[in-house]
Amino acid sequence: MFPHPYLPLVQNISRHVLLTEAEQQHIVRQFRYRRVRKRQLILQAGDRCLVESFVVAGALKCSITDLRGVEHVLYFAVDDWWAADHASFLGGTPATWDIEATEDSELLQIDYAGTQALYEAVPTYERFSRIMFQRAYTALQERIFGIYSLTAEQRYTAFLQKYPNMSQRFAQKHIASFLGVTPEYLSKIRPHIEPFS
Amino acid sequence: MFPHPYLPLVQNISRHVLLTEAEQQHIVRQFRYRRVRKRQLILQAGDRCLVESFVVAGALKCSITDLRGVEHVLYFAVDDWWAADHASFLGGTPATWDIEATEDSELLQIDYAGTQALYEAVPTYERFSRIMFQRAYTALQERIFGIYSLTAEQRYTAFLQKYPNMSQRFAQKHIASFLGVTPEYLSKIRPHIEPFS
DNA sequence: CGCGACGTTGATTTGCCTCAACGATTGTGG
DNA sequence: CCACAATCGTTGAGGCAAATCAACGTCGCG
Repeated sequence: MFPHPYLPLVQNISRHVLLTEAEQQHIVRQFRYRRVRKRQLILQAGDRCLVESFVVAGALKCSITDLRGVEHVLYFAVDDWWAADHASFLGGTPATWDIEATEDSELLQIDYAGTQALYEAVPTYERFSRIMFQRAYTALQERIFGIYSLTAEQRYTAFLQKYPNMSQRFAQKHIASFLGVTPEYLSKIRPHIEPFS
Repeated sequence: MFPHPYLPLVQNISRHVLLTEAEQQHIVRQFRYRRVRKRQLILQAGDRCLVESFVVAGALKCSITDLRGVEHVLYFAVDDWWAADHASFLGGTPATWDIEATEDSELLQIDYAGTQALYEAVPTYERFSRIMFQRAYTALQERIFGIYSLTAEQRYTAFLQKYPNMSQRFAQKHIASFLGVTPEYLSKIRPHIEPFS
């Protein structure tokens, strides 16, 4: 088996496709290990997004800042998730996202050439990639439906149920932003949902 | 080359990957041609979504109806687009979407076994699929950002710019739903944007 | 310790919704 | 081919969810 930090990566992929020993070796070789500190910017809007990051441990926050200077959190990536501004990563255009570590984190990163090499050499990895994007896509459709059909209070409740531990790991204002409400308003509806705690 | 209706499909795929003659044959063979009439339901919530549809000509509307009976349009699929409730198609679960033809349409449909067979036999088709889902995923991230950072008026303006001909092909109330506002409110902001026409 | 970011609370405003009424258009059965 | 019903888009009055602005206590951190 693989030593940390590669084991979680191989396990993550193996949950969706079956890999031979040789394929596992091939995949692992394309990833570079990197530690980052809390508050460190993995990606800054304007730069090119050069890597996809797999989160071995820790927590990242992906967000866009709009023209008025308001930050909008697109998603959180904790252990076992992936993060990248794919529009920039794939198109070579300047990134519009910031990606910031909100905890000290361990990442495994793959660059564009690495992904292309893997897609050629290990078709199973391309299958894995397809499956991941299909799932991510359907999850976003779900999320848009939630935005359109639920109140802020209902979205917050659903968020707590779906990600029970996230509310402890991320700042309230970032959760508010993810849900599409202001921090002030989230603060006001929170007592209705968790009378204690 | 291929006769109608297969030519548009092959051209659509060829915009993203390079196919040999044999691969094209293989792909085309998995699709079944189907005509549908205006108002016909391609997919009804509760049924299983058994096919992915490529729109050769015509127009489809994909939507979910929430618990209060309000319809939310997820997207429109016109010529050269794809449509399916992928959560149901992939997971075998009951569909939550309706897909309805809003014009007489011509479709090419592929079932689940067909996609799996193609992924095995034509890796290039799986690559195409990966690329499509990557693009669809990034487009949805864009859309969520728009919902969070723009007013209804700005979203409508952006919609008109991005899809100039859609406003003629779909009912106002469905465009309103897609944008996440009520038909009444869209009607009120419309004059601000198109003083004439 | 003192600064700055965070969460909270209150007063006020506003973008958008709800409900209702009305022509105009579409579609349908006789 | 016409009359009737149904649906659509529009307009107005009123209401509500959530934003904005501002003030204040608390906490983490240099």
